[in-house]
Amino acid sequence: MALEKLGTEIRREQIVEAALSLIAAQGVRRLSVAALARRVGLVPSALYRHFKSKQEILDAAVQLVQRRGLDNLKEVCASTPNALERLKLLLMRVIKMIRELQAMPRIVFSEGVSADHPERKRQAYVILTGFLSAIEGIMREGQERGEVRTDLDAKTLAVMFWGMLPPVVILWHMSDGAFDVTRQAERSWELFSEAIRAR
Amino acid sequence: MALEKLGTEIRREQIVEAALSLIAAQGVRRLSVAALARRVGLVPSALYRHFKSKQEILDAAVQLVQRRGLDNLKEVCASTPNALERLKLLLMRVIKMIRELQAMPRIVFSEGVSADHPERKRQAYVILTGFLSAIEGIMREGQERGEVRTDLDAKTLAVMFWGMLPPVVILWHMSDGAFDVTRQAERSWELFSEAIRAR
Amino acid sequence: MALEKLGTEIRREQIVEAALSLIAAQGVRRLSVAALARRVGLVPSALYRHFKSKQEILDAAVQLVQRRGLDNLKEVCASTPNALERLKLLLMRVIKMIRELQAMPRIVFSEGVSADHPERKRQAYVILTGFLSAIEGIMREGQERGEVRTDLDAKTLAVMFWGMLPPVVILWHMSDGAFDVTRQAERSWELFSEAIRAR
Amino acid sequence: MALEKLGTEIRREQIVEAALSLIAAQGVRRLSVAALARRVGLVPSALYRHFKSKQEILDAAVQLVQRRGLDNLKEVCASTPNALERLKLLLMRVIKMIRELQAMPRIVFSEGVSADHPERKRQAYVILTGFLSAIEGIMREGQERGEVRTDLDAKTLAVMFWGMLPPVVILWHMSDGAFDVTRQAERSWELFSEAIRAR
DNA sequence: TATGAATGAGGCTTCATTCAT
DNA sequence: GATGAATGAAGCCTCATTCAT
Repeated sequence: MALEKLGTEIRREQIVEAALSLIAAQGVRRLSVAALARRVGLVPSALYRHFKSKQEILDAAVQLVQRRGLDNLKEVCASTPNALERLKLLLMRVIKMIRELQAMPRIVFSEGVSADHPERKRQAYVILTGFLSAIEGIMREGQERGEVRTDLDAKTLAVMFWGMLPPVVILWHMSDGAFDVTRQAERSWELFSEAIRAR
Repeated sequence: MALEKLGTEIRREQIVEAALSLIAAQGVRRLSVAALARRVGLVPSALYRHFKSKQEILDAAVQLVQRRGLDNLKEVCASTPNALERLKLLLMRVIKMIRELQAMPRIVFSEGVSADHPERKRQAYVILTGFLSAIEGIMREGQERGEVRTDLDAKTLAVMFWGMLPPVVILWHMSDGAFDVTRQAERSWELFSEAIRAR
Repeated sequence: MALEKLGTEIRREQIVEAALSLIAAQGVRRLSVAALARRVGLVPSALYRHFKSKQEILDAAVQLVQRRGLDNLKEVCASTPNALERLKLLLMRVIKMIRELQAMPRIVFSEGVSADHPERKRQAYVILTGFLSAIEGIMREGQERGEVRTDLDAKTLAVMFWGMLPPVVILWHMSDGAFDVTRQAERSWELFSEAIRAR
Repeated sequence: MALEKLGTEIRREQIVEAALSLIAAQGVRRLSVAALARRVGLVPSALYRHFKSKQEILDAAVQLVQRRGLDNLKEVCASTPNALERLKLLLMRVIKMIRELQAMPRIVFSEGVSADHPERKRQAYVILTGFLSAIEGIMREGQERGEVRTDLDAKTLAVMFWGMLPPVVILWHMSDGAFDVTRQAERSWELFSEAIRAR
């Protein structure tokens, strides 16, 4: 019994991983139940033993990305107390996670996740605001430590920091590697960090 | 039922407008020929009198957005010679055009447009780089006039300016208006303009 | 594109000719009203001024072939009184008319002509039996003149003579010229004429 | 509605049989996926579990007819060594198989099968020449045994024998049974066999 | 747990035909 | 007599999902 249940747990992970991988590679539209099943070595109908619907798989995928993102954040916070260093580290990690993160906008902008059920859209928004809150926390600490300007409120700064991520992801997506994303991110960071650093 | 018969030029415009509107509202995937036809008050097959295929409609939509974007840019450039003023104006116009612009990322991230034919992906990239070139021009002029810092190259500055747009669009999309996009854009602009202004 | 308005009689002929030509070249299925209209330099809807429907055009085409066939027959009969010579001449003419005749089986075997309306099928059958009757007449005369065996009835002989045509047409159609149809027809004729010649 | 679930092998056969039957009855053009599905008691999309496309079904149908034809030939050859007896048997079997054989010319003349892809036309030609070769073999054996005239080459004789089939099929098709096909075939055979028999 | 057949909704497209101009 | 827009029926196919085994 316990073994069976574990089996399901493992399958769920397998499936969600496969989903993220397929989405990153080919987009949500190409993520057919059939393709997904093929990827995990099952038959389409078998997926329905582990998930109620395709939508549920997408939800799980979104949550996985969220979890990874938060883990990432915690690790970064643990590695240094300095706000600017934390933020830079975070930004650079995005470059590495970009494949996975790419699934994120694709899901968000993809219909079938967001369009029909306002519920799902709200959920994505919740995730975003959660992320923003975390950044806001870092900003606030940075302000308290005197590392960050205090004439701009932490919330706004958080949004502006986050705002560096979408362009990076989009450029990476569109350019197929032709654009030097790392370099661009570093330049952006220079400008941004210089602008928010306390004087 | 019986609707007026309109010239094909008018119909084409109507259809493309409707397509953009539907994409902005529900995404590319939901843009079915049926929905599109319903929107313009025709029967699905009637669209094929004016376009050879659905893909051709999407192409036309992309081109329309591109054209609008460039027109916008020209108008802005015509209204003032000052680089920072031009850029601010441009940014603020985006807020107004947001409905239409929203169709843009959806098209870009949609696999129906880009995934199958790498050709289309490349096309979108060409459009983006065209836009970036224009901004770069503004930046360079600004540097020559002494309005913009010269220790950062115009190209990088252009990308950074463009980088303010995606977050704005995404926030607007995700928050359903809960987020005060205008205010956020203004704050972003303050920070950005301050950072790039020549001292 | 300044289109002359032509009398309906001329137009009807034009259209039917075009139909036969298109059918011979590409088959009935490809004979769309649009293609037909293009061929005669009109717009599809214009055809409906001259014919009530596509079906009517096909009917007219069938009748035209019939008429041509009968004309052919008359000419052949006029050229010589000898039965065997008449038949040989007729057979050889088929080789020349093959393009046009090819439209015949295509129409007969094509659905939309025969399948739905038993009426049309019957009509084709009437044409065939008309042709057979004519041949039967030739045979009978030949028998009376002592040129043809009399131990086989004229009707059967007629059918057998006609039976040489379909293979010729089919081979021509299928082989795209690889098969030496003329040679084959001559051999067939030798065997057949020898077999029916009075001794 | 809920019909039994059958193994895919059985279904494939069922479907192909149904296809042949529908083609014989109404022609290729009328062979819609919907009609086919209805005939086998399934929903249209269900067919796509067993065949990749409609074209694949047609291909299978062609192959089935071919296989049946060859089986027929083998059986006939096994039943007697005498060339003329073999040929007569073969001819008479055609009368029985006529329903199925009727699908054959319809497929051959149908543009849906042959016109678009010259490949298919060629394939049909290959089948025909294969059949002709087999007949040629019988003729040659007959000549060696002294049963068949040797002043006509086997190849030509084969084509002439095959040439008796199309008229039979056509007459049966057109006359809806009004024509006594069996009798006609017998007469044709008498004449033909008499003409080729060695003296 | 996994399979494989079957379903039903929906998607794009073609085409003969009608109708106002 | 001719045009061009619009229609409606029909056609092929995809896909998420269900269900019996």
